[in-house]
This record gives sequence, structure tokens and C-alpha cells, in this order.
Amino acid sequence: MPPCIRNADLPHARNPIHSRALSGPSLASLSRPPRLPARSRVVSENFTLLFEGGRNRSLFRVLGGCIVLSQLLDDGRRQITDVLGPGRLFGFTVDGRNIATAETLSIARIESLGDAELHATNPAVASELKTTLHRLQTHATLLGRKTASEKVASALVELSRLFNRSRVPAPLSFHLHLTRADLADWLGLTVETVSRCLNRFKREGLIDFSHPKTMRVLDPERLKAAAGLTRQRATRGVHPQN
Amino acid sequence: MPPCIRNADLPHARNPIHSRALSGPSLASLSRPPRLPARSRVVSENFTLLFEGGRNRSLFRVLGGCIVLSQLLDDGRRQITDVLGPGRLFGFTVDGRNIATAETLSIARIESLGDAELHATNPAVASELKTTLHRLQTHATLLGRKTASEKVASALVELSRLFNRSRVPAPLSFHLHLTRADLADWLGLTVETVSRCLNRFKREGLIDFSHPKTMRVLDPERLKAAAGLTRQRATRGVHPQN
DNA sequence: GGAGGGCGTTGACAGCTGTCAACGCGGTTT
DNA sequence: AAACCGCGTTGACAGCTGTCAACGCCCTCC
Repeated sequence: MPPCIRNADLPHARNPIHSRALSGPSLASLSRPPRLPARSRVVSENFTLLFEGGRNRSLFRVLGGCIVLSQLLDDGRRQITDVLGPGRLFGFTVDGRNIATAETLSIARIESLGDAELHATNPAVASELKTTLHRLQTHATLLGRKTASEKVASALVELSRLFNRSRVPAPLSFHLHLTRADLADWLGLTVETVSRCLNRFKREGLIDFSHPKTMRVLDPERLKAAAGLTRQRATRGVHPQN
Repeated sequence: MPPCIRNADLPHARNPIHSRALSGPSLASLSRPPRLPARSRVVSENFTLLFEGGRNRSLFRVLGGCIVLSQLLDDGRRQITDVLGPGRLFGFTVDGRNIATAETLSIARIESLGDAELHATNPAVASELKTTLHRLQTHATLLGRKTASEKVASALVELSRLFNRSRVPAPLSFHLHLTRADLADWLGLTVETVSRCLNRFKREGLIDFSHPKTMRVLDPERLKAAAGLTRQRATRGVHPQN
């Protein structure tokens, strides 16, 4: 396993197997076949698969689980630039160097697609690149132009699409995979702000969660409204903060 | 000219030819040949070439001038997701729909490369896509994790590389192309904050400008430091704000 | 069983940045 | 020549969000 390096220095590098993570829908397929096709393999939680700036010659596809791409500033500030679910590709390089760090947030199954350069001419890969470009631009708009509430609501909508287990929309339930810190690093916020927004949404009946990572969307319409153009003041009512 | 539509409703849709824009280095080549190769054409300032969500079948290359890509939220908030100089490609689509709005900030020369789908298998296009992906991820880190000062300093470093006219680094001078409002929409700030940061840098001797768009970098090292990890408090000294 | 650490929540407070307003400058229009 | 508009700058102020701190819960380890 060439590029698979354990990141013991990460703050959350404990509990290699999160018990609740196994109940996730995208992970159910993991328990069945150990290794299905040729280059498929299972990676445990909180592994760093690729390091930003490192050398890597292979392209990967996510088959199951959750993987995030991130960048670091010199003083440790982190930005998660993309959250990948089943089907997504990662491992793109510029000048042979990894664009971003890739780490698993759950047990994940990934497939090595071989030399990344060979896939440059693959239409499916090009299509995936363009989709990723679109997703990143949309996220840039979120980072630059949305309020904290809108950011958190948008994240919930996005993640519910990525990881929802049921086909019916109403009592939508999904596993969050990201910690509050991960959400903060994804949305350009702090843990405290993320926590406050989530609990406000909970009080207002938009969502519910008993376990911090087991999310239920109670009111998809209002949540989508909160994620979009809804003026934050209009939905907040009397509460001065929080 | 199929997708070339004038945007008269833009706030800065006046003065179709900005006098100072003609003195820019990347535009010098414009005055020589009216139309060089086959599908090359000149577009004047403040034109919207593509609309986000619109249909478009062609890929374009910037030959000269400055073009920005942007997205809009429903209530009018704008995020500029990329600033393109000579050499950059744009016009990528997902499901046949433009990913972003593309507008000129100066007189620009662009080249139509024909059907975008045909280029999906072009290695040079794939390489450009990956470079763009990298640039966008870096900008996401800026948007989510940098302070206002760091954002503005980063923008100056980036734009000086895009549009500098001299090879020597020291008295680096370049045309900004972006208005304060454009900078704000690029960096996720407001016009006022951008203006305050620029004028603080000017007072501190990092940069200089007589005309708002004619920038000179006086101290590239300190500017780069301000763009990176430099703790904002450490550089600010006594001044409570600004 | 107790200690310790990761993670999440909540409160108090501060401050960076947004909001609102006014003004100046340059160019165009009437 | 006056009026007007776009653009940039500056000041006063507010508030959204960050910072700091404390606490609780759960799990692991000793």
C-alpha cells in the first residue's frame, strides 16, 4: 500500500473503528466481500491516503464511506475543500504533486484506477473533473457570500444527499460522518458556531439528532430555504444570538 | 457572435472603453492585428460572454485582457470564483449548462476552440482543468480561513503575477483590472474592507497606487508575508482598526 | 473504578468586519 | 456650467462570529 500512511498526529486519530460508523448505509456493502474487483481495498477511519504536495501516480475512486480533501495553512488552519462519497474520484495532481490531502472520515472502500496520467483522455474522468469544478465553485460562493446559518443549512442539505439511507424524502435520516470540527473546517467557521447553528435548527424543528452524527431532517423545505436566499434575520425571530 | 450578450444591467456597465485599460501590458497586443487566427475575436469591457446555467457548446481561451467567472445567489450576492488572464480556458459545462457566468473586465481577446465536448479527451484541456481545480481549492482556503488583510494581500500577489508588465520583481507594477467591488466579490469581503486594507498597505509602504487600478508593489517580501501565515495582530501594531 | 482524552455544548465577552452615511473626484450628460 | 453617476475613501457604529472558558458525556486506558 504505497500512499497509505497512518496519520497518528491528527487530533482525532483515536478509535480506529468508530462503532456507529458501521451502521452507515454506504458502509453496509463493506462487510460483504472483503475485496471485490482487482485493485479495491478497505481503509479504516482517520487514515490519510494522500498528502497535499506529495507525489502520487494513481487516481482513486470512492466505493464506500466518506473521504475529505483538505488544505492546510502554515499555521495549522485547515480548509476542507471537498467531501467525497461513493462514486467520486480523487488523487488529481498538478506537476505530479497532489492537489490536496485526502483522509478517510469513516471506514472506506476505495479503488485504485492506476496511472492518473492515463486517464487524462478518459471522457468520464473529464466529466468528473467538470462536475468537481462546479461543486467547488458553488462551495466558494458558500464560503464567500453565505452567513453561518446558511452555511450550516447548506451543508446539511448537501450531506443528506450524499449519505441518505432512504429513498423517501420526508423523515430523511443520514449519518453525518463529519465531526463539528470537520464541518467548521469545511464551512469556514468555528466549532462553536457550527454547534450553535445545529442546535438552533434542532430547537426550531428543522432537524433532530440524538447522537451528534445521526441526523434527521424534519422539515426539508424550511431547511432548503435556510440554506438559500432566506434572509437570516427573518427566520431568527427575537433571539439576539444563537 | 452567438453567446456574446451585452449586460447593460450591470452596475459598472458604463464607459465601454476604459482609457487606462488600454495601457495594460496584456492589451498591448490587441492594438496590432484586428483578428489574428481563425476564431479569435475582440470583446469590449463589461461584456457578459456566458451566463451561469445557460447553454453553450464552445470552449474559449483568453488571449488577452481579463475575464472573471462568477456565481450569483438569488438575492444578488455575487461571488467571483476565478480571475482569468491570458492562456486560461473557460466555458466548461455540466450537463450542457454553463458552470459560471463569464464577463470581461477589460477589452479582451478570446479564441473559440469549438465544441467543448470534443476537447474532453484533450490532454492539454485536462491539464488545464486540474490546474483550475487546484487554483479553486487554494481560493477556497483563502475564503474560508484567511483574514481580510491576508485575503487582500493574497489577491495582490496573485494579480501581480497575472498582470505584471515587467520581468524584474522589485518595482513591480501592474494593472488591477478589478474594481474594489470586484475584489470584494472575489475575496468574500465588502468594498469598504477592501479599500481599508489597500490603503493600510499603502500607508505601511507595502504597495502604492495613484490611480485606484494602477498598483505598484514596493515590498514584495512583506506583502507575501502578509498574504500567508503572518498573524494579523503582529503586523498591525497599535491601530485598533484599519 | 477512577483517570484521562476526544468531542460536543453553552455562556460571556471581544473584535473583526459589515452596515450606514457622507464626501471627493472624474467623467458624461443635459 | 451645473447636475448626475460610478467609483473610491473615510468615519461612526453595530453585530455576527470568533475567542476563551467551563462543563458534561462517552469511551479507552490504567
